[in-house]
Amino acid sequence: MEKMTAAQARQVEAIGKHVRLEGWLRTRRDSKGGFSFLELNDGTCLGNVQVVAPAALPNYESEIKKLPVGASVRITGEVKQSPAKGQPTEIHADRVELVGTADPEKYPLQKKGHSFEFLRTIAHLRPRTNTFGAVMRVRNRISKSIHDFFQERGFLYVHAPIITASDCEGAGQMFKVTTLDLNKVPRAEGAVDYGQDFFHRPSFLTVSGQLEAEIFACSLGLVYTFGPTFRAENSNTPRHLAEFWMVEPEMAFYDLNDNMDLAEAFIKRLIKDALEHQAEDMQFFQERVDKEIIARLEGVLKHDFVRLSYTEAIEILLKSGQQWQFPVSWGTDLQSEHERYLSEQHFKKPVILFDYPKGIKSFYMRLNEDGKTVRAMDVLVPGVGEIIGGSQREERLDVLEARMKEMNLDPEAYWWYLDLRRYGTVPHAGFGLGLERTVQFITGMANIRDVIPCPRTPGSAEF
RNA sequence: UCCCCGAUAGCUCAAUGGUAGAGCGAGCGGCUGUUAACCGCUAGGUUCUAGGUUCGAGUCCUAGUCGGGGAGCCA
Repeated sequence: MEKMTAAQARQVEAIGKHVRLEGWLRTRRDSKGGFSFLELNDGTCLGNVQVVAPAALPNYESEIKKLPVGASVRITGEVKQSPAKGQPTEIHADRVELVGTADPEKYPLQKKGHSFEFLRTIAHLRPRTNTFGAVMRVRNRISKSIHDFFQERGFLYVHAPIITASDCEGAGQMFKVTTLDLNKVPRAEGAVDYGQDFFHRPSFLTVSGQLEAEIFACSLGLVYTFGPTFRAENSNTPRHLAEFWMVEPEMAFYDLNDNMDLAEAFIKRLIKDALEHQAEDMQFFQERVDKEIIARLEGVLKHDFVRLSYTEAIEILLKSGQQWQFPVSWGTDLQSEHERYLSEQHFKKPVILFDYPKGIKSFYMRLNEDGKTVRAMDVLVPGVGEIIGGSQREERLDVLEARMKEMNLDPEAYWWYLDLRRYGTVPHAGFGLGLERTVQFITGMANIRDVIPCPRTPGSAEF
């Protein structure tokens, strides 16, 4: 006898085999015809396996007829073609074993649909629902495609550190890492004496692996990082998490155009793989979550992304005739309403904005000849907004140092980063893609807290 | 952090300042190669918390907690 997954048992190729299946009961329907229908799910696919349990089984009256939703069971039986609509195959059980019961008076998951808000309060049980199973399978597929995409192109996977001592990477508030006793913080001359802390200096959870990725791009060529990222910002939106996963490719001898080409090919690959390999899950999102998701994604695959300079974008926004809550003017950052207008209304597809005013971007972005703009790029997608932020990096030592002074950064603190420009500097570029925002974009899930196993948001870290 | 909205049965929601209800779920019974099955019956409530107004508060007021949406920050 062969152990089989639900995904395998639902294929017609399995017909005729005697198999063992293990999983959780989604529902039970008893028939007076002398059997019960059990629907088994083991997470390997969206659909359930229908099990026909005949009344002749020795534990039929004592156990099978009482099996509650949520119970874990082990089934053995023969896979047969199903005579009824709804499933290609079914298991005719010769043995049904209750592994662990679930008190129906207390088990929170019901056969009916639940709100995502409620499911968030039982995040330990929500992967047992159709939606979260599908989210997790698509998330897994996207993760695999990320590696496939880069590995096929010869990129090295670099493991950037989680703990960092760079306290001003320019990406917002950081979580502090310390082993000091917070009840008795050592002090020297009034200030906290970090000399006594674990690293003998202040340290933090990373907000980006970019600076470290640059080290390896400037020695090994094409690299990417893929790992957790932490932002201690008090952000309360459906698009922000305090802990999220980010992919950061970094490429030597790439300019901004190469960077944009790569970003576009990358996003398209993730979409293509999800549609192709998670078709059943994607169909589910189409039916239950977002009626237009598949058409939208197929549209993204078909067309080139719009590439628009910041300056051109400002012109479009000024000429749009729209009433803006925030005024549009050259030199200020675009507001959500502006970005949404561009990708959702004006172009109705992904837009790559580039060449932003230097005043609103980070110190490491390459200065253009005009002296006013930098080689930055943001990829905006309908529904989610910014999904990628990146740039060509400033490889000229003197320009970089001047920029740092302009922004009141201490070049000494970045001595090793500057060394990369001091010795054998090369033009290079890279970007960061938010994994969860990508999962949102591909599944149509509205809230980022519903596309990560255990969401971390201000005031919330229960699971 | 700011603005807006919300919190009533296990879940989703209703209830003019005057006896707290429905659907689904659950339990029991019926029916059926069933498909979010169907039909009947039953149980199920500190109306988020603490104050206040009122003869009387689920309903009005104040504060707080939690949740959602929008904004900012960004991925």
